[in-house]
Amino acid sequence: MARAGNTKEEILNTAEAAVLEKGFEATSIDEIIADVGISKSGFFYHFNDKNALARALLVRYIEREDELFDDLFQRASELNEDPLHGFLVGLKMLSEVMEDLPNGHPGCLVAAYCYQDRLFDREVRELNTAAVINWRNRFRSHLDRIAAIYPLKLDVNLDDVADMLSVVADGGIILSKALKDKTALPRQ
Amino acid sequence: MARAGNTKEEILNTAEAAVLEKGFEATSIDEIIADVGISKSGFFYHFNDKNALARALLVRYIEREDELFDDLFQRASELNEDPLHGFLVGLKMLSEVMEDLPNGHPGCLVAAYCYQDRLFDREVRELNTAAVINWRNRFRSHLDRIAAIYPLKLDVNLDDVADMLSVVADGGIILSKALKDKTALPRQ
DNA sequence: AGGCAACTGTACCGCCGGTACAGGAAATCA
DNA sequence: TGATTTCCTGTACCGGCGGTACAGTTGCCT
Repeated sequence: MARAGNTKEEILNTAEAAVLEKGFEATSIDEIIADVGISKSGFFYHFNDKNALARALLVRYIEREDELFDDLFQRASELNEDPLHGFLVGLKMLSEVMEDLPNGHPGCLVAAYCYQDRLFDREVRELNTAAVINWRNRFRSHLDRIAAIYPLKLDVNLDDVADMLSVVADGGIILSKALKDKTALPRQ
Repeated sequence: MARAGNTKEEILNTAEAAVLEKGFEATSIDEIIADVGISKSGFFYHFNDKNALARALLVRYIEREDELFDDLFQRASELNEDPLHGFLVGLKMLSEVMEDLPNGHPGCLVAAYCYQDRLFDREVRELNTAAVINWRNRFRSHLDRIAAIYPLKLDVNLDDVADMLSVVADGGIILSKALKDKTALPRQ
């Protein structure tokens, strides 16, 4: 081999940072390969086209986020018998993780892809939709366990409540970016 | 004149629809001029470059949104003496307006530009930041009037509460787009 | 009649995504 | 050891896009 075996990872790392900073379309392949130090042919060896890069980025991003969420809420529920308390502690930990990020949240790829929808093929868009539904189900299962103990005072759809957590997260990221104020997200 | 005097408006209308549908970068000038029925030179007569188009789109979008908000909340407060009630009615009206849109909310240009930040020059980015602060001040002034009557039970920053309304709106738009479910936004 | 605003038409440039294809260094297998 | 496979490099090329340059045209306004 001419290079170490982690070229693909390096491409993904470089590309992810660039995409979150300035958008997918604005990130050129020439620029990525210059940063990584490979040739254009080398890039197209790993990814058939730019869409394949988008897909790989999204898959990796969703996997990592799933891991983070699993880890956080599992630790939170181990420390608390009560599911409501455990869930709230998990949310608190999540907001602390976001606060610790040195430059604010790097941005949500899922949201970013929403605003550049037509650039991507069906598979990428379906992955994106599935990720949002996955968040809903995750939060929903927590809410179900809470609702089993604490009867609801209001007539609300628990799916909507679950979605609201995604909404606050994504909206908060936009707010932070627009205001260039990294404290805006955790405060929400 | 070779054309009616509203060419610039036609360009903006065509461009806005295209940008909200597939993103700014993915909207080509060739495509816009084909839709409008003008030449490339004609386009560059009105806009020095694509950034000028972005700026004009954003300015117009913010102006229209301001008008809508002014109108809604003024009508709501005229119908209600109590500022809290008036504000809530205004929010309800806003959610109804969003519900009435045939294809879901077309998307928030401000949020869209956030995710394609680096494509634009300083002036466009500053316009964007100013728009978010403007929303905050608008909501804040309502909240101040409410707080003067109803003392706060919790120790919260009213700016944060005001921002939260933007957050819910922007996050809701993303949710609707990702789920392709136009009822998601008004429900939030 | 002259001037200006609002264009058209043509030709051209460099960047970018993408294709094609030949070849080369290193690891792996027979 | 030689063959194959993996992981690339180098070169050449294509069409689309943003953008420039600039000469010419059309129609209203004075």
